[in-house]
Formats: sequence, structure tokens, C-alpha cells
Amino acid sequence: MKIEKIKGFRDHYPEDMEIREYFFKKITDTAENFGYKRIDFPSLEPLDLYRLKSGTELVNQTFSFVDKGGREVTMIPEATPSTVRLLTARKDLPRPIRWYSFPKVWRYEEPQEGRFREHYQFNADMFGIDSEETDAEIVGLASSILDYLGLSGVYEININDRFLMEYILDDLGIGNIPEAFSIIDKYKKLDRASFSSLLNGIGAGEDVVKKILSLLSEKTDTGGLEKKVKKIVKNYDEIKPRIDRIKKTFELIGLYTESTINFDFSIVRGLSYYTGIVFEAFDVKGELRAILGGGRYNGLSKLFTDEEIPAVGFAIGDAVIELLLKRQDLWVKRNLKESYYICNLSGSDDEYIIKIASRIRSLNKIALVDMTHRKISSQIKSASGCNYAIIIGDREVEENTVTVKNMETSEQSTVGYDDFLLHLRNRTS
RNA sequence: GCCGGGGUGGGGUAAUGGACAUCCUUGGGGACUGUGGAUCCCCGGACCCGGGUUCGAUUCCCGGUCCCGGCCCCA
Repeated sequence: MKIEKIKGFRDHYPEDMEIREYFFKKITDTAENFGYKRIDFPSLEPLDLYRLKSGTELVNQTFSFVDKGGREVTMIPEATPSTVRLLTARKDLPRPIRWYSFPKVWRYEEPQEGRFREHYQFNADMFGIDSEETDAEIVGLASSILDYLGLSGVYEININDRFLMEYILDDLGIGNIPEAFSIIDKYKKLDRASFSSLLNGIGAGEDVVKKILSLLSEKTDTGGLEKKVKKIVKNYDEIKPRIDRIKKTFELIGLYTESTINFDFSIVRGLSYYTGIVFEAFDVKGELRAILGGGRYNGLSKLFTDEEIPAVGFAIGDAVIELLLKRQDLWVKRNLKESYYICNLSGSDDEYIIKIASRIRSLNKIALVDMTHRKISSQIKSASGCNYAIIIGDREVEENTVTVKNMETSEQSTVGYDDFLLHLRNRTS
């Protein structure tokens, strides 16, 4: 019986995994170099964790079921609630707290380009301080990761501020702000007419719609932001401190990356829990969905505790990153460790061969012992993925020598065992 | 959940209402008893599943499933 893979899930064979792990490690290395510590949590959480946070809509898009104990549980659709649960369970942690995680997350949706029902999602969050500096570090970490992956110049980061946005919408007399966000979120997908009529639908008059359109019309720098807001709000001085904070944040982000950073009023993000900066990274060609996204969510800790703990973070899914790296021709195998394929000619000495392999491994290099006992040409063919072939036959065993063939240059030499060890150590240092 | 396009050996493909289903590649073996990572030869391996039409279906029809892409939604 043939069992097919479950829809929207992926298999990964070694040739994929090698590349995948290379890039995953780049991501986690960057986070660790910023002082972020890894955490982990269950893949299964109570469904209520997501009900509380985002209402019933989301529940339809999760892998949820009732377990044998009658509990409603969910395959985690995102990491943030779990992360905050861990955070609030510990009162002793010195702040700020810098954490990252790299779980699999699940969502029950139709698969399409850059989206699967199961994917890896890297998350980084900082808790305890609400400031320009912390906002900028999180955006800076996000861009540093992309830069370190080799994507400099390939992406840009678009930033908005929910606090500012809410102030403006309120100032414009919009009553239903969550609904307004939901409409603004669709700005890029709708034509002007249907966008306007949706806004009319929540009580926005023509002049208000015009003002909103002027905000959304194009991405801008902080100077442009200031001008746009001045033109629209009734009392600019009231919101000026927030604008100043955003300007300062942009300045600081510029210290982390050369990449383009825009202010973009159309970046809203679906989640209702954001309270400050929100941002997304896109490929500059605009061909793919968002590469990463995040923002400040100071209120979320209230789900678990009375204390409001400042929080800012972001998440990167592996799917879009992989697409982008492939389009940049960066998705290629790299030999990180030197590898040796030990050709074991029949009649040779297992003890000698395993001794050599162990010495190679003790220097954190790869040693692979041929166990097929095929003719030498086949064994050498098997060695072609490695940096070196080592040929051990009766001759080498008797004379206590090692024949080393460089698989890239085809150069070959037979050296004494001790000289070989010297060669290994030299290449290590 | 909805819409469109697909599904032939492990990967990539060709053809076909009827006989042994094509080619490339990968894998195994040999020519070839220590270098021949080449070349040549041999071998293994497939019509997504179920139902229908038909004397006969891999081929035509219907349903399902999975893949690719789009919508919805987006953590």
C-alpha cells in the first residue's frame, strides 16, 4: 500500500538538509551573536491560548483536535504566545530578556508559493524595555540575519507604527479602528474605488478617505512621514513625540544595516496585539510575500499575568527565505568540514583503517569508511563527494603508510602514517 | 473552503483504446586482480487510487487524493 504524504507537508532528504542547516545555522548564529538565548516549548498548546489572543477566526486555520483526555489542543500556529507564557512563568529573569526559538509551526490553509501547512519559523524577541533602542535592535537583528544570509540589497524593510496609526485614525474620526486596519491591510490588493467604498462603509467621508489615501500612497522616509502627518492631523504637536521616536528609531536602524528602510502606512499586520512599531521585509522586486514580519506587542503578557511586559520581536518563515535564496543562486551545497573517504581494499586491515578514521574524526573532520569492498574504481567514485580519498590496501598496512588522493586536483601521494597525521594537523590549524 | 493546471521507474521524459511502454539519468554488476572518478556492456525499477464506458483503459468519462499556482486568510 502506498501511503502519500499529508497535503502541505514537506520531506527533506540529505541533499536539502545540508543546505537547509547551513542557512539555519547562519540565522541562529546571528541571533546568538546579538546575545539572544534559545528557548523551546511544546508543539501542542491549549486551543484557548489562541482563542484568547485573536478570536475565533484563527481557530479555523489551525490543526486542532480534542485529545483523549477531552482537552482542546492545537499544533502551535505561531511561537509568540508560547514564548510569552515561558516569560511570564519566570519572575527572576534579569531584563531585558533576549530570546530566540526555531520551532515548527502549523497552519491549516491551502498551500501555495512560499506557504506550507508546516514550516519552520525563527523567532526573536526582546522583553522588558519599550524604547527606540530596543525597537531598532530587533529590526537591526532582522536585517543582520538577512544580510548574513547573503541577501543584502535583495530586500527592503517597510515599517509602520500602530500607535501613530491609531492616533491618526482616531483623529480622523474613525470609530472602528480594528476594521479600518483590516481594510488598510487590503490596500495593495484592491483598486482605489473598492478600497474607498470599504472605508465609506465604516463611516469615513470622502475627505477622510482622501487623507488616508495620501498616507498610503507611497512609501517614504522619516522626513516625508513628518510632512504627511502634519498635513493630516489637527494638532501635530500632540503626536510629535511619537514622530520623533520613529525618526530616532530609523536613525538607529541605519547603524545596523545599509539596506533600504521605508516608512509605509500600509504595513498593518493581521495580529491585533501589536501596539507600536510593526515591520515587514520584502524582496525589492516585489515578487514574493513578506520575508519576515514583526513588531511591538506590549500588552500580550496580560494574557498570563497582571504585569504588562514590554515586548518586541519578529518571525522568519523558512519557505520564503528558501525561495529567495534559490532565486539568488545561493541555495547550493557548501563543504564546511574537510572530508575523507577511506577506500578499503579487500584484504586490508580493519584495525589500521578504523585507527585512521578515528584520528581524522578527532580533529572534527569527516571520515567515511567504505564498506562495500568493491573494486577500487568504484570506491574512488564513491569518494568523489569528499575532499580526499584515502586508499588503504595491503601495501599501506604493511609499510605503515597512507595513500592520499586529492579529489579536486587528482594529485596523489603515499606518505608515512606519521606524516599523514602531520598533514591533518597542519590543515586544522 | 473555492478556482485553474497537472500526476508514466528514485529523478527527468516519450508514446499509446490492444503485443515486451521510449529515452536520459540514478542504483547494482561486469569488461578491468591498486586508481580506468572515463568509456563500453548487462541488470533492476513506472502508467496516483477507486469506479464507469469498452471485447480490451496507462490512454476516454466521473469521483477521490497528492503536487504546482491563484483566491480567501495570514501567525
